[in-house]
Amino acid sequence: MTTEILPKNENDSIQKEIISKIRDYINFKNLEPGDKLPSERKLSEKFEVSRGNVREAIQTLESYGLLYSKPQSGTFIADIGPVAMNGMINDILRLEEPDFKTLVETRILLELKTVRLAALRRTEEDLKEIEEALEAYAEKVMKGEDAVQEDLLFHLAIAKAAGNSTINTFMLTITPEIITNFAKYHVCDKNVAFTGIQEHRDVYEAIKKKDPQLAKEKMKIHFKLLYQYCYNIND
Amino acid sequence: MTTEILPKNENDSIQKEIISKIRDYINFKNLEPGDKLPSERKLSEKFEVSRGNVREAIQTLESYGLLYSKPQSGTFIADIGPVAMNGMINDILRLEEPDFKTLVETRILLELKTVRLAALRRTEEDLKEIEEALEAYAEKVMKGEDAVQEDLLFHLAIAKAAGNSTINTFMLTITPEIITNFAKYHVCDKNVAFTGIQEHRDVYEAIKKKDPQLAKEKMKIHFKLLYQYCYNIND
DNA sequence: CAAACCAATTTGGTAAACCAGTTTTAGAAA
DNA sequence: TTTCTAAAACTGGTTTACCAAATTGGTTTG
Repeated sequence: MTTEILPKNENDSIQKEIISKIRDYINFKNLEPGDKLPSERKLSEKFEVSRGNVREAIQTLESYGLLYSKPQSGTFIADIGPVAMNGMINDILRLEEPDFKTLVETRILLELKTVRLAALRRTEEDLKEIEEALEAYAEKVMKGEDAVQEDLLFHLAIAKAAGNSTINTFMLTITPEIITNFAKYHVCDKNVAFTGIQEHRDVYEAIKKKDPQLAKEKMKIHFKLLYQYCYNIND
Repeated sequence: MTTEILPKNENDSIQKEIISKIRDYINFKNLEPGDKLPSERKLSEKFEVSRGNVREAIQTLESYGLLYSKPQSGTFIADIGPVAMNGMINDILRLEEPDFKTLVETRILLELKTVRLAALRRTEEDLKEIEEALEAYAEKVMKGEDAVQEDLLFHLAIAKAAGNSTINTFMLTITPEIITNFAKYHVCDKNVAFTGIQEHRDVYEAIKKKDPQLAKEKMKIHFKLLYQYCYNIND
């Protein structure tokens, strides 16, 4: 068992090990789309791991669309040729844990998009929900209380109004990590919050006016502080 | 049991049911960060579902950073206040299955970003891998064979060179869905591939020259066909 | 009276057993 | 030899039983 890079936990490590062994097996046997993989039981004894571990690895590859399982039948190679199969598995194996800088970089990218789309596509109901989130945020700040949660919900409301379920999913994925790191690095100080109210209002007004360009500009201003953490953003 | 929107499968449905019940429980008991949730066994009998289903729901909420489990101890509320907890769970529950249009819209957004970052940050090794992917693609096309896989790997190589692990993860997430839908809607015809070679070369040259603006322009041209599926892209 | 210790219970995690379809196979009939 | 059928073996999915760590409450001890 090769221990190349120390992973965050043991479980993640052995799953990657299994995935790479599955890749090797697919290559060795020249499995093509539609071909059947050995049963979970056989793989587990061949790799000398528990069946649960094998199932976990298969489900991961299934989530990337590389395999598919038919109940009471078997696990099969998806409709992806060997070249792409190898390339994608290798990419999956070398995926790094997202760090704070790339999280922020990605969040800014996504939000500058969602705010434009929200300005273009928002319904009256969307607008109302954004306004409610804005007021809840402002109220909290005026009381001098911490308003990180309300801040977050304002941005999520905009993402929802953008009407892009894929981006929405991504926003939800990175949000908790962002919060954790914000707290760790003390990005959001109390004094920032007051200026934040007006910035939020500006964004809201631009969405209300259905002006995508203005909305994007105002969001950029709102993200000015974050830019410090994130070089090479000048779109 | 309320059946609001028909889900894609039964399993997904009951998991959402359980998640909403967990949300209700957290609200009813006013659980705050650090508070302990009842054990999986108690929740399973309270909700009248199997313990496996409860575990699945908890793991989903764990993946969004809303709960965390300590072995042989219990499951706890993460460091997120009740307002954000409710907002995020509600967002999670109403997440729609990504459709083709939002997938393409998101892919274009991500790739226009990665190609810029790749032009700025690429190492010599990155460049070499991109070139290899390009040549493999061109070779396949010249032989008149299907080159969807090689096309995909070229784009993934660029994403890798962008050096943003978060975006990279997202690219890997949507790629299989894109492929599936491409095949379904016959987006990539054979005749497109020949013009694709030069377009790929242009993108590659721009990355080689470390010209982010040019790289983005060339990628835009390459995505011209995709634009048809995706209105409101004019960034 | 407080602190330290110990056993019993509770916990999330995991491996084993079980289930309901599917696939293969062996055998009998034509 | 071929074809059809029934049963046995196999499969992924699910439930159940078990495990070891950690918490808890009571007891003992300094």
